[in-house]
Amino acid sequence: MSIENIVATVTLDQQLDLYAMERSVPNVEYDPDQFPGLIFRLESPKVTSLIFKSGKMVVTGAKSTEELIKAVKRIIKTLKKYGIKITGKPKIQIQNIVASANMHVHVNLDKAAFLLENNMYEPEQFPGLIFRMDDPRVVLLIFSSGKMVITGAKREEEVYKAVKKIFDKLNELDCIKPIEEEEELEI
Amino acid sequence: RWRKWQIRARIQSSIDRNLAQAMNELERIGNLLGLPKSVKDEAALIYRKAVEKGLVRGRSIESVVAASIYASCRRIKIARTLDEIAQYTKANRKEVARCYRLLLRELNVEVPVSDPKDYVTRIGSLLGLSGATMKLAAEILEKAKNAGLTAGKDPAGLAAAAIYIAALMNDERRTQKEIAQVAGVTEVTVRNRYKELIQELKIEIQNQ
DNA sequence: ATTTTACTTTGCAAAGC
DNA sequence: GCTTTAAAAAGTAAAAT
Repeated sequence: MSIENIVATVTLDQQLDLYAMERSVPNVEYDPDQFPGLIFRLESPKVTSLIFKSGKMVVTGAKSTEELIKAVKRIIKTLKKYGIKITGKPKIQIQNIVASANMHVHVNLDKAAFLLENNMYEPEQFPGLIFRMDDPRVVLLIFSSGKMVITGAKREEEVYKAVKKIFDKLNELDCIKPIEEEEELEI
Repeated sequence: RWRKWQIRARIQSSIDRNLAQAMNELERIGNLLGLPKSVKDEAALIYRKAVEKGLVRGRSIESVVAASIYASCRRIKIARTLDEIAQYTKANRKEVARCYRLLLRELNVEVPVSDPKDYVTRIGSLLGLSGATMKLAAEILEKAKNAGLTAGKDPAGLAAAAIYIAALMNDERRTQKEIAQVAGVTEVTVRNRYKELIQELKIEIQNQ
């Protein structure tokens, strides 16, 4: 199981002059007619930040909480380096965690679509079965390969719980079949 | 008391006006698609439920009508793609698809998972193929399903490939291009599904 | 005819139209 | 509702080679 993307909001309790930032900070995109936020891309950790004049920002692309915190520190350090005055410490809130996982089994999506509640399986529109779980409140995209995407979580713990729960549930409903040729891993 | 009656009457007349307009749209699109009365009636029932639950607010009547028609086709197993239905509306496929998903989530409309076999009849008759060939295509699809080859794949593409194979075997050969065209998928998709089917099901085709 | 690039689906925040 | 950002899954599509 691996976390693929974390979306977080950062609150700096101060107003920001985005026009001034566009002039002094290199490699930023700001087109208020297109979108009210200024786009700032950090190379390492590789994240993208949307900065608003209210002093709030959205940081996307981090693959772990540690990476997210490091990225926020570096973004603020970079802004300060180019003369943007920032006071106080940022409040970071994780809003969404996107993860992927592999159950290493084959899933019978037709059967799962019949037996699971709150699911949608429309292969003409998307190859995965969409399952909305109530607890933890997340959405899973389940593929016949046994791989899946988990989204909507606010804590890593919810991701682990959801993966365990869906595996047990699919197992109970007899929608899972082992993959006979567990190939690969050549040297 | 009067207030309550007035509010109810006002809401009812608003629903009636909406329904009247929707039924015209339904009739128009349904006829352009050449749908039987049963499908139009079913779609009308679904649309009525949607209006009564207030699902049409903020959405165009036309796109909800199109979504109702699609849901009805799926229930009655009349193979029609979202694109075919959306082409007669001002809304695009994406908007009709989102309305359709809304109907699935908010109404108690049971729609079975689409079966590639439902596309065989339509594609086969559009190409003027024999019943035997369509039957063979359906058998190929049944084997494919049992072999776990159909999960997540576009049923129209699977049906197109099965028909291509069945037609070859029965000496009624059609090109991948013409099959792809009536199935509403690309030649590449027909080719990919075809390769997978003959390989995994070990189908041998003698006719060149 | 293959490869690359791009779009489909899901979740979420930000400010403004 | 829309706009913008990010990322995965597997399928399909369109454009490039």
